[in-house]
Amino acid sequence: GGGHRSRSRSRSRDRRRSRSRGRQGFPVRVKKEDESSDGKPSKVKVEDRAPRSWDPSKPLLPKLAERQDSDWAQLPVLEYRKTIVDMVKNNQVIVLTGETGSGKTTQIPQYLAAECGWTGRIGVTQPRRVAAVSVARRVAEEVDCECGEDVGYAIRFEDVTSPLTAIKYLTDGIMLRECLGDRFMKDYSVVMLDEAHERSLHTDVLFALMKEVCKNRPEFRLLVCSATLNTTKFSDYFFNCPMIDIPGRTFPVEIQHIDCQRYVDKVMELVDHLHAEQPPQHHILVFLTGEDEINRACQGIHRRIIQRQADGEEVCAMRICPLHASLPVEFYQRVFDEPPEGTRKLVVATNIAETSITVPGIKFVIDCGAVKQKIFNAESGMESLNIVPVSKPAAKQRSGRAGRTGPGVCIRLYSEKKMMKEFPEETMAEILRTNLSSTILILKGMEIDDPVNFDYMDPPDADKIVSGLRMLYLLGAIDADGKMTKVGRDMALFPLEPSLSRMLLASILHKCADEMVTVVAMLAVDGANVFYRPTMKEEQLVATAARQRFYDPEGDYAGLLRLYKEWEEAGGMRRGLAWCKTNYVHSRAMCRAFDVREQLIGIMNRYEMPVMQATRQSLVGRAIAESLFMNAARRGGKDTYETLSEGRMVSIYPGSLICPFGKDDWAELVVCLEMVWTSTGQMRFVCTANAKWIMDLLPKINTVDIRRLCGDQIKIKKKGADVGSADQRAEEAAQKEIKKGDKDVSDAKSRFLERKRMREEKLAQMK
DNA sequence: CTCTCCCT
Repeated sequence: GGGHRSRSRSRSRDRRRSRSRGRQGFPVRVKKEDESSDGKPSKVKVEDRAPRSWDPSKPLLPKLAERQDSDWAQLPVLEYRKTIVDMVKNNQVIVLTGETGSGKTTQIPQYLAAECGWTGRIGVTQPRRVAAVSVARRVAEEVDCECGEDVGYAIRFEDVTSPLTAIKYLTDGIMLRECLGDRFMKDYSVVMLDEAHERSLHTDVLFALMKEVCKNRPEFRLLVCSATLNTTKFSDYFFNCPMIDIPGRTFPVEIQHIDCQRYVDKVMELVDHLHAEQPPQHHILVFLTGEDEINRACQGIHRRIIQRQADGEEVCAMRICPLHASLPVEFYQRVFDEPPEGTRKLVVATNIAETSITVPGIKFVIDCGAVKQKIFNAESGMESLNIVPVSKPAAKQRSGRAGRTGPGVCIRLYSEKKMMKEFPEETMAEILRTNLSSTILILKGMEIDDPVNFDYMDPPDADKIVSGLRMLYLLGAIDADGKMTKVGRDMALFPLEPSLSRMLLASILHKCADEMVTVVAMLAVDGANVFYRPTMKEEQLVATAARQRFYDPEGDYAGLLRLYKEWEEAGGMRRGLAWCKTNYVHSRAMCRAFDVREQLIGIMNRYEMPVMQATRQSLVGRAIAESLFMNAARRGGKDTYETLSEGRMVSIYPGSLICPFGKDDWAELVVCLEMVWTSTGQMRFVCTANAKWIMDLLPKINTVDIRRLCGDQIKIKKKGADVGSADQRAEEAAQKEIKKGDKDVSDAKSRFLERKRMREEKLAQMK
């Protein structure tokens, strides 16, 4: 799929969800029938139409049953229509493999709706929001209905479905949340898990949940769709189900391998060469691993073209488009637009162009063969970003991008031998690489208590599961025996990481939820990255100065709060764009934070959790410190810290907004949201803590009994935390804080505030 | 002295 991220059209979805709770104490989504599905008045009023009388003897969408063969979209999959329908009728699960362009995602649900009588919907999951929306719109057009009637979609913030909806496209994350309300998915007769080969975290969890549904509902049907390769693995996992392969419709791509050491340099050389030799309508797409490489390549290529022009050569114009997720939205459009006659388009992208964004008119693909991958290390509790070889299917996917509109060429910057030997056969499933606390909490929410013996297609390492359980225990979501607590149940209500849910709940007790919900919303949209870094060196200085206005010794939360408030005062959702530009802040991130904030407040209102404004800001800091005490660290050297739990040396993430009160006057004790391993351990989202706030909580770190947490399900080789030391380190930190004296700190604080006031006055005078 | 990419 391709296209743009669409802005959400409605932000009040939560209001119309039912207040009732399901059996397990979780919300059941019930939409009132008198309301349109997308928040706007729909052209066909739902109440004017007879409610669907689900009749197993009649097709799900009778109007499709009248279609002639020539009425169907002429795609490769059409040839298999009867075969597929028969297979689904006769088998509970089938695995479908099909390359891009086969039409399986759009056509198969229609085939089933035309011929099969069922009592529930057909649900089709997608790993990406844009794909769910664009596919649903296209299918609605083919079915000749308004999107939200016979065909609809559901993504976060946008539920464009009605009780009539027979074919529903949804993100895998939404499907997982729906499972939390009803484990047996009784709303659906058929579920199709699309893009299964991508092995996204949510799809992997759904694999196991859908197997359970199959065992409990004989009439239920499951389709698992994957690009080719490794399909027997899917079939083996799904009860040895039958498989079918559908050919795609793409153009041939010629593959060339060039072995090289420094691929960024090679990219510059190759693009320069192609640009001189090839006609300008042959556009080029380059895959690199990150922003740095992309900027370097773009600048190098630009220099070479200038050089050729200076040498008096006749070279055509080139439009150079860097493409990665942290670019502001305006840049994306340049990627889709066809440049003027005689101008070549060059797109230098991360793997965002592998699946999420389809660039039209590409003749040449240059693939560096590497990708940045986030890996969670359970032993250190840190995650890191590593550059690793792409998988063989991913390399194929990249080369395929050259054959969308005509025959193409893919130049791979690695030898064939290296590919065969070093590239993995499949992309490592996300569930094997990620922090599992969130997943385990969802499972516990479904009364699946044993995350160790869960039916994973690829079981994660035991130490990762243990690490997730330990985190949940320290957050108070589960008790010492691994049973979900009241706090855990409340945490699972929020579409957030467990640590963020915990902060929100803590803020309710400290009567500062109005502030915390802003902080949490900012963090939920990649809070560390709301600032935009320009490419040009001089501009970077301006950007840094703009960011410094939000520095605050209390911690990142205080800076983020000021940032959000300023944005709102500057016009927020509707008129905040100019403010974002001058402050080098991502407008996209801010708007998303607004949406998340609204959604969270909606949930809190529904469960009658008081959203109060803090009488003083430090209450927010206290709620954060109490939630994240397991990530506390005391000051070690000048600006280094030592974790209380394990005595590990860490530093503050350079993009943090925390700052010392005075020169060198760094906080003695801090907590952070997460630790990231780069060249050193780094704390992200840092908050100043008072030793008194967390003293009583710290001993809990040493009470973790892994065997009990797992319900004796696991053989543990890992030793517990260094017993006793956490308390001792905390005690020392507290002593140091006391010795330093409250007076010194408060003096420094008032000096800081005075300086800040002066700066702001000066700024106000300038305006 | 830092930022692959998705998603509730």
